[in-house]
Amino acid sequence: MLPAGQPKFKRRKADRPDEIVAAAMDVFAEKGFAAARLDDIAARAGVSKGALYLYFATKEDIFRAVIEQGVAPNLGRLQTALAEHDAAFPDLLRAFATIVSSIATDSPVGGIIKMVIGESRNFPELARTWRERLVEPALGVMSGAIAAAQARGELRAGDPRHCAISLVSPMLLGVIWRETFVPVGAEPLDIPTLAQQHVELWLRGMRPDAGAAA
Amino acid sequence: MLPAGQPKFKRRKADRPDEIVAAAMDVFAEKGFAAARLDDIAARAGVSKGALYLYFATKEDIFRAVIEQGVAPNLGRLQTALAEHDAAFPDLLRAFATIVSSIATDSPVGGIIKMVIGESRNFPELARTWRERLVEPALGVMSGAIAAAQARGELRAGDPRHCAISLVSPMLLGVIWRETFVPVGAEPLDIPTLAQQHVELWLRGMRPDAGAAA
DNA sequence: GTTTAATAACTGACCAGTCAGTTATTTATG
DNA sequence: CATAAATAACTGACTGGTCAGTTATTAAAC
Repeated sequence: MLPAGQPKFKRRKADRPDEIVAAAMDVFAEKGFAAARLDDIAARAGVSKGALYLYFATKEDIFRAVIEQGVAPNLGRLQTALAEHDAAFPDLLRAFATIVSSIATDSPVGGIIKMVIGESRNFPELARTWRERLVEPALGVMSGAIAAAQARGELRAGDPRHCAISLVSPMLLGVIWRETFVPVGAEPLDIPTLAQQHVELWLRGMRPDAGAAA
Repeated sequence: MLPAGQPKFKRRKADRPDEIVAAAMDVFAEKGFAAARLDDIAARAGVSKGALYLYFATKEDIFRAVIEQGVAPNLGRLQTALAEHDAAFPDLLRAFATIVSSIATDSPVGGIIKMVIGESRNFPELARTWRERLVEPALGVMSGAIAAAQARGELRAGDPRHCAISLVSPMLLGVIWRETFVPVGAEPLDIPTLAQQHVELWLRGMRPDAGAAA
């Protein structure tokens, strides 16, 4: 009856928040916001439910923290990727596709995207945050680069924003596919291959006519 | 106090189910499954909560009916669209894009897609149904048509499934954009224009090399 | 007057959030 | 070094509200 050796908990104030957010990420990604129980999150974080409230005021706050934490690292990687700006446009794009597919493949963005989409009406601020901090910057950088390449005559005309969407949408769809249909028996998409094939298609489709003047 | 003329309700057994599903579609699309209250659905359908249970056994059944009803009409329209198969491939594709964007623009698929994505883990059968009855048939028809065109030498080589995804993903993303970011202040995407521009890009990107033999 | 669509008051399960108490850890004291 | 007093991280049983689903009752329809 008496706990022989091990103590029944450790005091680890510094590590708890991150551990809780990580556990919450898993549970939220699996169940969605409403169906996720705080008891589950606590259990997965190796902590009691009460302890959650030592670090977060409400369930919504935990959710916010999860979504927030999903923004920063990806934004960082994208910016880093696009900082190496000196490559020729096609090669830049190929590198970009590689990075996006690696993010898509081995980070939990998938689950987060799902939640941002699914809970956008219930948590408008989250959709706003995600758009302002991740989607718009990324789209902005990309359409900027596209517009510049168009100005240099490397790409043909066309609304740069639409072009950027044409470019990234298959990768995003691949992530959504993995989250939605693969758990239900669908063949996984080979996102890196898909991305590569699509980038080449896009580059050919955006190549200016041979005879056109710059 | 006494209801002078009008009766307090009408008995309309035949019409109720559709009205309930329509009301539920709105509420589910706005709130998601868990956050949607049956009282709200009932109120919007002009009926008491108890009446829902005359036609559906559980909340999940209502949800299933909503998602089911989202499948059929779209499947129908797509099949009809692709039945007119005699046009040349590029024109067929342009017509297809027009139809897809009109579906995207003025049908409630957006809300349904959101729910299928968001609740796929909690309702695996729904994701399965959607995939089996809508996504796979559509993808199948499209990649079949693409493969045929490739065999005829009208399109260059490349995994037909990936090609099909490259083709439709911007439209899908447009719908998701509208559902997720527009309610939060984002500029709406012009889906028809996006679709048109993308189809042309895709056709150019898939055009075989001029010198290549058939 | 019989049938049954429809209502509205009700029940019970579930779960976010609370808090009184417990235990690990730190700090003061001999 | 002990060891006792103080602190704060942590626990888990409890509660209050919400809401899916039930049921006793009413009233429309024929």
